[in-house]
Amino acid sequence: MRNDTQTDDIPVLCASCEARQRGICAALDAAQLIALARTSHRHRAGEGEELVGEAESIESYSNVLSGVVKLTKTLSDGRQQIVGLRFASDFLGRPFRVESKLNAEAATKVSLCSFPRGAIERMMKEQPDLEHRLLQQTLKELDEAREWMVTLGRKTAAEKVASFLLLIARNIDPAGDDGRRSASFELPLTRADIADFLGLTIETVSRQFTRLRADGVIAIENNRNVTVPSMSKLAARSGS
Amino acid sequence: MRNDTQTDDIPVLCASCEARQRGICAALDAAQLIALARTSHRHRAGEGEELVGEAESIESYSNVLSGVVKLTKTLSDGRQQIVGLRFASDFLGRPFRVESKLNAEAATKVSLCSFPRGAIERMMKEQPDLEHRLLQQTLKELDEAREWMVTLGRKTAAEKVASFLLLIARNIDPAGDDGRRSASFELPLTRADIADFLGLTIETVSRQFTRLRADGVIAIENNRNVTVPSMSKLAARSGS
DNA sequence: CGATAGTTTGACACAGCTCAATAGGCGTGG
DNA sequence: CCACGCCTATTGAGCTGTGTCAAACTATCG
Repeated sequence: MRNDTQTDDIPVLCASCEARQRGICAALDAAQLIALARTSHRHRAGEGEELVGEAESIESYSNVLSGVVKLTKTLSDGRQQIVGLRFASDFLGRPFRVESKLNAEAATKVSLCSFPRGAIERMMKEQPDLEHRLLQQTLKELDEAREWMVTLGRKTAAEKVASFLLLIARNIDPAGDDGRRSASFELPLTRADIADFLGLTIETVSRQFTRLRADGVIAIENNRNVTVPSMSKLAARSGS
Repeated sequence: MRNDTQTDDIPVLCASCEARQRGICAALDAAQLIALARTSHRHRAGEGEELVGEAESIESYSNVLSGVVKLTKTLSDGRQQIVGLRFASDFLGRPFRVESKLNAEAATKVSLCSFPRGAIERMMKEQPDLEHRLLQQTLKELDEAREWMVTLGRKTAAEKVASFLLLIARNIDPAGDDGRRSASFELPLTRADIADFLGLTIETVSRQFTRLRADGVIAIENNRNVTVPSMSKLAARSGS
C-alpha cells in the first residue's frame, strides 16, 4: 500500500480534484480512492441552501470543491453567529457524532463531493493516515476558531472588518499562497452574513466598509467585488 | 495488544490518575503505560506561572491532573483573550507543531503529568487508538471553542457572565455529571481573567456579579466561593 | 495592623446598536 | 429597452450598553 500522490490509476474525477491535493483524500492511495469514489457523488447547491441542519443526524461527509460554506449556530431567540467558513478542499462534517450541533449552509453556489458516513469511518480503520489527516484538519480548524475568538472578544468594529477582508483575501484570491501586495476578489458573504460572522450589525459593517473605501484601503464595485491595492495597509488595520 | 482499562499491572502513579480514566492515557495498554510512565514526570505549578510561552517551541505535552490552566492569546498592543480553559484530565499541547501560537498559564495551583514530545508521537504511530483519542479531544475542544464564539459574538454582558458560571460549575463542581439542582464551587479565575475570557472589562464583570447576587441567582463569599441555589435559574440567564 | 492586590461602585463618555429613510442593483415582464 | 418592484446596502439621528477613569472598599498576608 504505497501512498502515491501521482495521477495515474486514480479515478478520473479525483485526478484534478483539489481535495486530492490538499484535502483529506491526499491520505488515500489509488485503490482506496477508487473504493471511495464508488460511493461518492458530486453535486451542487445554490446560495442559501441548507446542507446540514442543526440537531440533524449526520449521514454523510463532504469535501468542498468550490464556493464557500458557512457554519452557523443560533441562539433560541434567533441571534446567529457564524462559527466558521469552509473553502475549496476543506472537509465538511463532524466525525464520530450522530448529531450536528451546527448548521452548514451554502454561502455562495457550492459544489461538493459527498460520501456516506460509513465509508469514511471504515476507511479510517484500515488507513490510519486518513485519521491523521483528519486530526490535522481539525487542529487547523481549532487554531482558526481560537484566532477568531480574539477577533470577536477583543477587536473593534473597524479591526473586525479588516480582519474579515484579510481572511477572505487569503482564502479566495485566485493567486496562490500570499506574500502578494495587492488582491482582488468577490465577497462570498452578504453584509448580513458578515455581521453574523463578526458579531456586529449590518449597519456597523456597512459603515466600516464605507470608511475603508474613503481611506483608499479598499475599492468596492457592485457591492461585492473588492480590490485591495495594498494588503499590508489592510493588515495594519486588522489589530492583530 | 489488548486495551485493558483494568488497574492491574499498570504503574502505581497511573492507577488512580484521572487521565487514565477519562484522558488520553485511556487509549494505552499496560505495557505502553509503563513505557510512557518511564519518561513522564509529575510536577506542580503555582498560580500565574507560565507553562507554555507564545511562539515558544513545544518540547513536551501534559495531562492536567488538578487545577485549571488558561490558554490565552495576546494582540500586539496587549489586549488579551482567553481562548480556552483546561481542567483535570484534559490534554495540554498542540500536536505536530513546533511553535505554539498560544500561551498556557496556570490559573490556579496546578498539577501536571508531562512527557516529552517524542514519546507521545512515537506511541501514536504504534497505537492508532491514541491518535483516535487525540482526535476526539481535539473535536471536543473545537466544539467548545465554537460554543464560546457564540457567547463572545452574540451574547450580552449579563448572559456572558451567566454562561461563564455555568461552564465553571459544570467542570469544577465535585459532584459528577450534572442534572443537579444546585452547585457550589470556588472560582478558578480572577475578575481580570474572567473579563479576558468573556471579552469584557473587569468593571462590567463585577457589575454583573453584583446584579446576579442582588437577584439571588448566586451567592458569593470571599470573592471566590460561589453558590448557585438553582442551576436552572442560572441557565435561564445564559441566553443559549 | 499596615501594605498590597483584587474588587466594587460611581459618574461620565463613546462605540456600536436601533429605528427609519434613502439609494442602488438586478431580474421580470411589458 | 425601459419601468417596475424587490432585495440589499448605505446613510442619518438618536439611544444605550459597555468602556473609561477615579475613588472607596475588602481580603489576604507578612
